[in-house]
Amino acid sequence: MVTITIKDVAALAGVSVATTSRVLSGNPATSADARSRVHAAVAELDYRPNAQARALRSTRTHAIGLLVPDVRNPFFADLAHTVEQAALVHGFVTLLGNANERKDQQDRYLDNLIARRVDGIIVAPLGDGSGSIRSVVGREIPAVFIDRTIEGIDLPSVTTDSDTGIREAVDHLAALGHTRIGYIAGPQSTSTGRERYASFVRAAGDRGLSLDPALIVFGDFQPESGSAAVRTLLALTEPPTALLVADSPMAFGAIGAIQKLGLRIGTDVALVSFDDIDWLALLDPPVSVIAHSVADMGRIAVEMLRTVIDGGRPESVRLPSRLVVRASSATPVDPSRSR
Amino acid sequence: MVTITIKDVAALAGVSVATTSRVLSGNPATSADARSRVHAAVAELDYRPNAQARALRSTRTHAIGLLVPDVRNPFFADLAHTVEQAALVHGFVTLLGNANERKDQQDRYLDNLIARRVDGIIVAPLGDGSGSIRSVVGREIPAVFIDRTIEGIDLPSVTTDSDTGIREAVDHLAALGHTRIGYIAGPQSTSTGRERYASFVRAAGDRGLSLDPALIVFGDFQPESGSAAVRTLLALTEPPTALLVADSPMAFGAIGAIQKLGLRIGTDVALVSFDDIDWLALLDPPVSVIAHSVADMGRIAVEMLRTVIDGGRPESVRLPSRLVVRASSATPVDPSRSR
DNA sequence: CTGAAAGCGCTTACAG
DNA sequence: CTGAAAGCGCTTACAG
Repeated sequence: MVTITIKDVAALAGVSVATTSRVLSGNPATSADARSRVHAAVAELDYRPNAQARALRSTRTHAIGLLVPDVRNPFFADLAHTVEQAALVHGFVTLLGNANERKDQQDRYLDNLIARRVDGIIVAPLGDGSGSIRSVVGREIPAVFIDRTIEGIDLPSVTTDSDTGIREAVDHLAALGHTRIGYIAGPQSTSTGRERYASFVRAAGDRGLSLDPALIVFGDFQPESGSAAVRTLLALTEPPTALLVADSPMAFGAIGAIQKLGLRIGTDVALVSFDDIDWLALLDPPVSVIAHSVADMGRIAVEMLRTVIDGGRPESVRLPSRLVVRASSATPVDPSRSR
Repeated sequence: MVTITIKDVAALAGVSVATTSRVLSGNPATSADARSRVHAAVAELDYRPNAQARALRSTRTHAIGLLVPDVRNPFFADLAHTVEQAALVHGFVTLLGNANERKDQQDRYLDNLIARRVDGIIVAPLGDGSGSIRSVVGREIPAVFIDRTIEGIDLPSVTTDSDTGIREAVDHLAALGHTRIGYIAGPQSTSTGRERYASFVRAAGDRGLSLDPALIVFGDFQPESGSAAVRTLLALTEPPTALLVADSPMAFGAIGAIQKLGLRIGTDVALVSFDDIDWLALLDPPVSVIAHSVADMGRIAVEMLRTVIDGGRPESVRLPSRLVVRASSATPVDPSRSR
């Protein structure tokens, strides 16, 4: 590798390293002559300051870390995109890490972000409050939670209030005559998995729907668990007539499994998925979803992190969720079938 | 932020900074006593070495950069996942950048990766050979191209040979009686956009199919351009009976537009998309695709980059593509409609 | 096996 | 406005 340092630039420009550094950092205490000579030398050598060395002195890296549990989940891919674009506006470059829904990988990326001394971290966490997340808090590294939180870890967060959307979905399904709704839950090791589950139980209870434990299957937010859940639920003696799925990858698996059974969503079994992922609207029939705003979430997280970096203490934000009805849940229950 | 340095550890352990550093780096020239005392101090202080300072001396960061044009494109989200997992196995952490299909953002991330002195860069580039990619080559920073290349920039690459898959698709459509195939092309500023376009023209010409220029619309690899292309193509006096789309985001837009026109893929208009994206198989009818292996591509890119980092000069690799026929292109052309 | 010292590439008071 | 010097947090020959 060819290495060009500030010394090379200084030598070519015929000024000291100190002056070169001042020109480079826009320090006004420089002469026009020095400026032009340094800039010429920089251009000629294609000089790039070593960010490591710079950060070592100035303790600012102008980088933030974003840790998502699964880049292949379109919700998090979208989130990565919005966070990154919002950060760029404020001069931060985003280092994206993918925990792959695994605690050890999350810790590994967290360690790495700490070691790289990013200016702040936005994390959609998994697991409990053990491991490296504790170090982040202990070192008072600016950090905010996005989408998910960890109980007992006191960090500002921007999350979705699942209650409204899930209640709307349950009410909607109940109005169509569904009394047995199957719920494909997310992992209870995640805050979103727990919250959505609690929202469902509460809403179904309030509506007087069946709370038969067999109607609830716990998945891991990944497609295969959605397929498995469908196979389990539809094999029940009294199968559910509607399904509520806690995220889109599991919905993907669930829909595939339903098709494989020769059944059709909407008519044979109603289906509503959390997360308003674009291709869900393209299916036939289009899938009803509980939508929440990825764009708001990303933008707000970046704002909050900037506040923390500047020494502030922002309030946590809860974003609303709401039901978007499509054909996958528009058919009333056939009275001859139910019961 | 709380800052703990190697000095704090050394002081607590009662040894010198040099010894502490040796223990930390696994240097065998250390006593068992020193090791245990240092490890105890590290644990007690939750010490994390400053990666910046470390890299400044050792010129190895154990980080690689991966620059993709669009994280929201499932193909690149999958690619990010496989690259990152493969890199992790070899002890590299992956810094993911998203160029958002924009040259200025690509340059910005590239500059940042250079400044951070990553050990190597894997990039799916866009644009010509100007800008920061030239600096990467000029500094001899280990780098490989993935999926896309740039003409005139001599870097090892792992790409897909579009010829085989597109030829199979064209032959398949021709065998069903299609003579006018509409082609929704990718941007000609990308190598994949150009290659797939050339493959199509060659295959269609060889089969004696119409090469009416009106049948070819250039998109930008994003959904909206797919929709626009469909509106243009299906409004022709002699519309195509089949569509070949150069990537899945455009296919997404195209399918949405077709549905909005009240038409059905497969029966009203055949459709084949490049990229084997999971939800394309879930649509009704399932969409035929030209598949290529994301897993192989990611794994090979990491292998190649490791070779370059170790001073080698790996051969570029071309991966095959092949047609996967599904119902969106299984219906023969209705003779009463064609012509 | 261990420590003192130099140095990686920068920035920033301190003098002038 | 400019330069010499110290120092950021590490690693690594160099002596011992």
